[in-house]
Amino acid sequence: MQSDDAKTRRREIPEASLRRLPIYYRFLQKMAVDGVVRVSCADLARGLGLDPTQVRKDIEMTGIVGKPRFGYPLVHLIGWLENFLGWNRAKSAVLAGAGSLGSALLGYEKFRKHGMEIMAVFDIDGAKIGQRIHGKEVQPLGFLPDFVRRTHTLLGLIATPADAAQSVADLMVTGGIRAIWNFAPAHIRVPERIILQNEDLYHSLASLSFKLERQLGAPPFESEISYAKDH
Amino acid sequence: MQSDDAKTRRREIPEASLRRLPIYYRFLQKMAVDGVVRVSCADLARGLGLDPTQVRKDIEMTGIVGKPRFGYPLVHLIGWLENFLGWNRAKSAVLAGAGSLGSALLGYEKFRKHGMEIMAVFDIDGAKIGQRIHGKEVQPLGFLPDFVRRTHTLLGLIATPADAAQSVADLMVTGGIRAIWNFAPAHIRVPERIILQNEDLYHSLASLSFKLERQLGAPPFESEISYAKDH
DNA sequence: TGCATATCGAGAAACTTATATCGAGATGTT
DNA sequence: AACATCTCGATATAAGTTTCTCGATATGCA
Ligand SMILES: NC(=O)c1ccc[n+]([C@@H]2O[C@H](COP(=O)([O-])OP(=O)(O)OC[C@H]3O[C@@H](n4cnc5c(N)ncnc54)[C@H](O)[C@@H]3O)[C@@H](O)[C@H]2O)c1
Ligand SMILES: NC(=O)c1ccc[n+]([C@@H]2O[C@H](COP(=O)([O-])OP(=O)(O)OC[C@H]3O[C@@H](n4cnc5c(N)ncnc54)[C@H](O)[C@@H]3O)[C@@H](O)[C@H]2O)c1
Repeated sequence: MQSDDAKTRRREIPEASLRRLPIYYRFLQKMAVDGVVRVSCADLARGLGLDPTQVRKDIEMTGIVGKPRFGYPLVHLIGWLENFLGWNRAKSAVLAGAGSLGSALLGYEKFRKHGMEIMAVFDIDGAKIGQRIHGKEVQPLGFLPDFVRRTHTLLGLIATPADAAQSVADLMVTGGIRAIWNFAPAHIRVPERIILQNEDLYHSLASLSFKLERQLGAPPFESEISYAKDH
Repeated sequence: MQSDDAKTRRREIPEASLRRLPIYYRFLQKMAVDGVVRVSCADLARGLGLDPTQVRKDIEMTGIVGKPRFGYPLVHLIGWLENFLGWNRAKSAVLAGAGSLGSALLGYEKFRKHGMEIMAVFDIDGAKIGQRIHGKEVQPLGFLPDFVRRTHTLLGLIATPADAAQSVADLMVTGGIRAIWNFAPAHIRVPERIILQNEDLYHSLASLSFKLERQLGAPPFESEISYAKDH
C-alpha cells in the first residue's frame, strides 16, 4: 500500500519466481498431452518434487485466480502463462556472431514457439558473410544498427568472442535495441533502460566447481602462507 | 555463532556472490595483462560499474585478507580466487549428447583452464558412435556408467534432447557421478547428494520476455474474460 | 441438504541477500 | 612526526525471497 496502486503492485513478481515459471509451463504441457484437464498447485508441486507453497506463490504472482478445491483449468493456465510471459506474441531478434554457438542458436526451432524469432545474423568474418546458415544469409556487422532501426527489432543476441561483446552491444544500442541476451562470457555495460540478460557459463561453472570441491572435502582456504612475502 | 564453528561458517558464501566471482576474476586477469600489480575492491567496482560494497563483501567472503589503504596484490588475489573456485585443480567430466550443442561444448578449449576437462562423449545415435568430434570418439551411451565408475569421473554434462535428460541423469548417478551440469531444458530430479546445475535457456528467456513486454507497456494481465466460461 | 476436505489466497515469520555506515589501521604527504 | 585519506572489515539496516500458518470457499460425498 506504499505509493503503488494495485495494478502496479501486481506486476512485482520476484525474479526467482519468473525464472521458475517455465518449469511449470513445460510440466503443464506434458499434462495436457496426457489428457489432463485441470490442475492444482499441489499437483504441480508433487509432479515436480517442489515445495507446494512456493509453486502456489509463483502461480499466484502471475495474477491468475483459481477456485478453491478445484485449482485451474489446465488449458487456461497454460494460456495464461504464455500470455504472462509474452510467449504468444512474436518478438523479432538479431544475432551477432555466426560461430558454433551462434549457428546452434539460429537452428534452434523452439525459440519461435516462445515468442522469439531471429530475423538476421551478422558477423565480421569475410568468409562467413554472404553464406547461408539455417536459411539466413550472414550480413556484415556494420549493417546491424540500420537493420535494427528499420525493422524496429527489440532483441539482440550476442554470440561473438568475449572481446567483441561490448562493442557489439554498443552497436545494438545505437540501433535502438531494447533488450540484449549476451552469451559471451563478458561483463558488458549498457544504458539503464536496456534490459540485459547474461548467459555466462562461468557463473554456473564457478558455482558448480566450488560446491564440488567443498563436497570432496578439499579445503580451499587457509593457505595464507604466500601472502606475507608479497608485501 | 550458532552451532557452526568458525571454519564451517566461513564457507557459507551466498550463491549470488559465488556467481559474481568470475566477473571479478576476468577483470583481474585483464588488469594483470595491463601490468597492474595491486588492486582494491573499489578499483574493481569502478572498473565494472558495480556497487563497491557488494564487491568488497564478495571478495571478503572468499576469506582473503587485505591491507587497509592498499588492497590486494593482484596476482595473489587471482591465485586466491582460482584456488577458491577450484579452477586450478583439474576435474574430469563426461558429456552425454554429441549434437550441435554437445559438439560446441566439446570444442570449448577454455574449460580446461577452469578446472574442467571433458574426457569422453556418449550418444545413442548409431551414426554418431565411433565418429571423432574434436578428437574424442563418441561412445555408446551404455558405456557411460562403467566409464564413470572406472575413472572416478566427478562431473556429467547433459546435452541431449529434453526427453532423454532424466534417464541420462539416472545413468550418470548410477555410475557414481557427483555433479551434473544439465543443458537440456528439463527439470530433472537427482538424489540429494548430487550437485545439480541447470543451464536452462527458458529460464532466461522467460525473464527477458516478461521484462521486455512490461517495458513496452503491454499489460499482460486483466484479461479475466475467458475464465468464466471454462466452468 | 449438510458435512468433511482439498485448495486457494493472504498475511506473518524466518531466512537470505543487498546496501549503508562506521571504526581501525596503513599509507603517503607535508 | 603528525595528519589527512584511503581501504578493509565488521556491524547494522533494508530489501527481497522463501516458508509457515490460517481462514474462506467451492467441491464431492454422505
Ligand atoms: N562454444 C561453446 O560451447 C560456447 C558455449 C557458451 C558460450 N560460448 C561463448 O559464445 C561466444 C561464441 O562462441 P563460439 O564457440 O560460437 O565461437 P566461434 O569462434 O565459433 O564464433 C564466434 C563468431 O563471432 C564472429 N565475430 C568475431 N568478432 C565479431 C564481431 N565483432 N561482431 C560480430 N561477429 C564477430 C566470428 O567471426 C565468429 O564467427 C564466445 O564468447 C564463447 O565464449 C561458447
Ligand atoms: N542448439 C542450441 O542452441 C541449444 C541451446 C541450448 C540448449 N539446447 C538444448 O541442448 C540439448 C541438445 O541440443 P542440440 O541442439 O545439441 O540437439 P541435437 O539434436 O543437435 O543433439 C542431441 C544429441 O543427443 C543425442 N541423444 C538423443 N538421446 C540421447 C540419449 N538418451 N543419450 C545420449 N544422447 C542422446 C542425439 O543422438 C543427438 O546427437 C537440447 O535439449 C536442447 O534443447 C540447445
